[in-house]
Amino acid sequence: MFSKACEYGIRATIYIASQSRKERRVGIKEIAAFIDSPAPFTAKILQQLVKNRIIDSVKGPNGGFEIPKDRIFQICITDIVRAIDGNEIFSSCVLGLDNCSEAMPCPVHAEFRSIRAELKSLMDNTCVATLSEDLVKGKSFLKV
Amino acid sequence: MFSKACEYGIRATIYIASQSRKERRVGIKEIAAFIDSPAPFTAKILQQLVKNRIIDSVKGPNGGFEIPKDRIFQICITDIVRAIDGNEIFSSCVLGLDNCSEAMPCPVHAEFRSIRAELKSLMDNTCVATLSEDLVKGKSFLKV
DNA sequence: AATAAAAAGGATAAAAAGGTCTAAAAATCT
DNA sequence: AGATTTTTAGACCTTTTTATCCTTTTTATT
Ligand code: FES
Ligand code: FES
Repeated sequence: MFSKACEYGIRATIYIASQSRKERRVGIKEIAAFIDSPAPFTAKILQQLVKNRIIDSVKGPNGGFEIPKDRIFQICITDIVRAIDGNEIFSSCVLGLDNCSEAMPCPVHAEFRSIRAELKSLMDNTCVATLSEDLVKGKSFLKV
Repeated sequence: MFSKACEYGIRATIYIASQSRKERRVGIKEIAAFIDSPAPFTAKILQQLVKNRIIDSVKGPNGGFEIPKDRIFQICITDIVRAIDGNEIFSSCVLGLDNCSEAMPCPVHAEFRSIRAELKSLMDNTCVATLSEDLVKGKSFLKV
């Protein structure tokens, strides 16, 4: 469904959010350890998220990654996925045709139409605040 | 969502089904041309489908690929996906955790639970007969 | 029996995804 | 100012996916 990079990106963002709620900035090593991902690769992905204004970074001692509190409520899964995997999952044909359209639909187009819309709406409406809340409460996990 | 191999596999199966309805056996070159896929790669994928008893193959002159008529109504998308991509899409964690379970759910587990069930049921209930019907009627397409 | 047509099998190549490493840049602290 | 900590940037490596090619096997036809 998502690329590995995107999976790590979502997990990292949720962890950063959970710590930003407590006014804690976190470094790449801590993030990678907590979400159980390869640190250098994860660093690359976080750079993309910084460029896309999903998360903020601060260099130097006591630096790290953080998300301003208000933005935690604004960032949805869609934003993260778009920043890393692009728009493909939402717009491209399930069977790999060059264009997905009502005019030249593939055989499964109609069948997948509503489920894709639901997926989109789910991802649009699920914000990082909600996701990090369960994590803080110990009701959800980011590794194993 | 699916691998390229799986996309080609589904498209090829639908085309073979559309021709088997007319008692026509089709060769790899014809299939690849019709679904606009690389022929040698598609041939490899069809071998997997033969091994998994999704389609039948006949060697020698006038040979090719076909699907017994009754089986056209039994094969669902799930069968093809399982044969090529395996069970991952149905059972593995959306965020890439080692196990997807209710006991140790990732932060998006609950959100994705119902949509994944819907996806599964959709794929279970969509048979190749239905998909090839639209194609025969010119209502759906397998390339461009 | 010989020939030709078609899939099956195996070896190889190219491209993309996934992952590592090191040096540079920026910021803080002493 | 210098040392230290941390992100950033880019080059590099490895594995997996995608794709090609050539040989072998099977089967129908002549
Ligand atoms: S054309 Fe295939 S999903 Fe729309
Ligand atoms: S644990 Fe992540 S989807 Fe179930």
